[in-house]
Amino acid sequence: MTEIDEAGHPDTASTRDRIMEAAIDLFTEQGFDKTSLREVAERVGVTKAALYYHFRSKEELLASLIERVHGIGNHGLDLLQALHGQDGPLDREAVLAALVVLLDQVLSHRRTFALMERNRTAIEALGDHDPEHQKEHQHLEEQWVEFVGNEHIPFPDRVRISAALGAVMAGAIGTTRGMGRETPTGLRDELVAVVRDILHLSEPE
Amino acid sequence: MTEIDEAGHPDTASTRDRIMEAAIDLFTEQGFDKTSLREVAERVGVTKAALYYHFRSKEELLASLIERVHGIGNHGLDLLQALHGQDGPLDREAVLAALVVLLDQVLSHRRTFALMERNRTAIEALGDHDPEHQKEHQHLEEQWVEFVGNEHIPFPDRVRISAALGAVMAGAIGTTRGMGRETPTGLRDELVAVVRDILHLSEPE
DNA sequence: GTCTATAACCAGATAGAC
DNA sequence: GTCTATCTGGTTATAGAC
Repeated sequence: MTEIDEAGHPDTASTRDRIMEAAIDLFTEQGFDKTSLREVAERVGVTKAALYYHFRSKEELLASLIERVHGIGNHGLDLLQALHGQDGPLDREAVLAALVVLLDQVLSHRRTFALMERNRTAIEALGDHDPEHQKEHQHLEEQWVEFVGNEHIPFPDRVRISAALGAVMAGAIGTTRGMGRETPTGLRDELVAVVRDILHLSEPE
Repeated sequence: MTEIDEAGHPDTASTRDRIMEAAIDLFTEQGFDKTSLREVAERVGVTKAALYYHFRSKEELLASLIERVHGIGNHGLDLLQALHGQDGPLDREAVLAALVVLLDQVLSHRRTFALMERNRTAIEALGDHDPEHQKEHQHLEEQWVEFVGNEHIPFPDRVRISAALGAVMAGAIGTTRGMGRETPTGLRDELVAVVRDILHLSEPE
């Protein structure tokens, strides 16, 4: 049972992991820009210089934190993109499936998604010196904007899919703040039901 | 017809308004922390020092931007708080009403809410030297956390209200990016219907 | 009201000893 | 791997002329 989002016991964890652990907390609470590397180092119990042995820059530290989800976490939106190719009425079941994939990602990487939600501008700015991130993020963003503005898709559908996306994120992250690492029982099912309601899909028998 | 969210024609607007106009765009696009006052001044066509004639600090500039919604924009959540006082099953109609109030606020102050959404940590940090903001924000935050974790309220209700809140925000802000100032026809009604669906409230006859 | 000039500071980042 | 010491640069903010 490998922990993906965090290291094991703080005592036995490597310095690199402990740095990432301190960073994700501070970045999420105070924001990336308002957190200095000195603060991170202090919490870990090392000096700033030590951080630079493990990470080339502050931005690389941030990148390492979201990397754990990157590529995987986008699969949900990738699917949406596929749907968007077909002009006309949406395949609601496919949209539901895509959102459930995303939901599961969010639930199993809650801390990372919370970090992302509260540091969007910082994460977008990562691309400035990291061309890979640049491409991937920009591409996704363009697809989404294009979808939202696509006149060929009925407006209510676009609104409802945006709303469903927001519902999933807020429902998964908002209701688990300050809770432990385990997903509350029933949360996933309830949110799937919510998405069903939004998309006007009735329960499977 | 007084514009609340923005000044009139850029040519006739006062310098103060033009500064706020430039700031809200830059802060939203790049983030508050990644935007220097030099950039803002440059876009307006004045020098940094001029900004300090109109605003005491960078933080005060940010505060002035969200002030236009402050107090008003929270009424939706204030109502939620009222509901939370009563332990037990929710008054769904009241929740709907509260969310509609919030929705209307978001729709008529879209740019401001977009700014807030993308600069939450910066806005929270405003309280560090502004005790009024501190109190108001912290109070609201506590109420919300308390509500979300309130064991006396059925878990599904809490999940659905969080989801509805996210749906409103994402639906109102996400679907209007890059659009003009006017709210797209039908957006409000559709989102109200979405909230109804989430809360399992049928249409009024 | 807006400018030029400058103060004061603190961040991110590097060099090199251990 | 981690430290001490330092560099470099940009940022907020102020003083005072116009």
